[in-house]
Amino acid sequence: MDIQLKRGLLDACVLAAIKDEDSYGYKIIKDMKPYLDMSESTLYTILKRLEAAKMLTVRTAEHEGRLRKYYHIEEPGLKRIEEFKEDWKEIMAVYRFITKEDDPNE
Amino acid sequence: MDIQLKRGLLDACVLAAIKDEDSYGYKIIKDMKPYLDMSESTLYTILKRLEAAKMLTVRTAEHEGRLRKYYHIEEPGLKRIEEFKEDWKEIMAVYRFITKEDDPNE
DNA sequence: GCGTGATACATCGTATCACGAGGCATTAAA
DNA sequence: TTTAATGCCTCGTGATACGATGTATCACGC
Repeated sequence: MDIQLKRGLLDACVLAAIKDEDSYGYKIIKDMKPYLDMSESTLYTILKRLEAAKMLTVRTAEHEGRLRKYYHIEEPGLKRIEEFKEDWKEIMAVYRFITKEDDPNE
Repeated sequence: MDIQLKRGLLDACVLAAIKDEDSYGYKIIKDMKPYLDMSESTLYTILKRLEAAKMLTVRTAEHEGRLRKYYHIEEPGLKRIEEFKEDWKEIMAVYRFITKEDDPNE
């Protein structure tokens, strides 16, 4: 799959993965795997970025002797997902331009 | 609009713009404008890249005293558009993961 | 004749960012 | 005791979109 095509989905995808329930890095990757293959280094980079942007908060917890960092989505993160949905309308318009397919709804 | 989201569309979009008829830089930008705002520097970078990848060929012509470089799509370019369409199926699966929308077809 | 905007091309430097390669530690299975 | 799974992290590199900037022609208004 074209890397460039994935780029725009990554942030929103990570946020979606923790939207309904707090999760941690290792699990997020496994949950996304069927849809999107993301390397660990990429995920942790993104998690740092989203934290810096206040879109999520982190809580460290011990689980069976191993460290886990649980990520919790915050208001700006939810807003980010909504913005993604808005942007998607424009993306679909571009998609139609590329594929020359007509949209009966517009 | 999120820049990252646009990235994967750029190459395919430029190829689509010259698919039916040879075109030149300035016109390509104007044609895409309603769908996608691309800066000139970005376009010329992309055209160079696509040329290097043999996806298109260039022909220089003079038009009313001004230079014009017409771009013509080649077989690999057409193939690239088809690959884009294939990739899009995966992209839509990711989109559904993000928006939690169910697809009745799968 | 002179400025301005449209037409048309190009280059360079910068910032962003995904990812591979590596590293560290624990637990369980082989 | 080696391997795989779990769980985290950093660093360097390459790709790349874009703003800034530059060059040149033509048409138009003043």
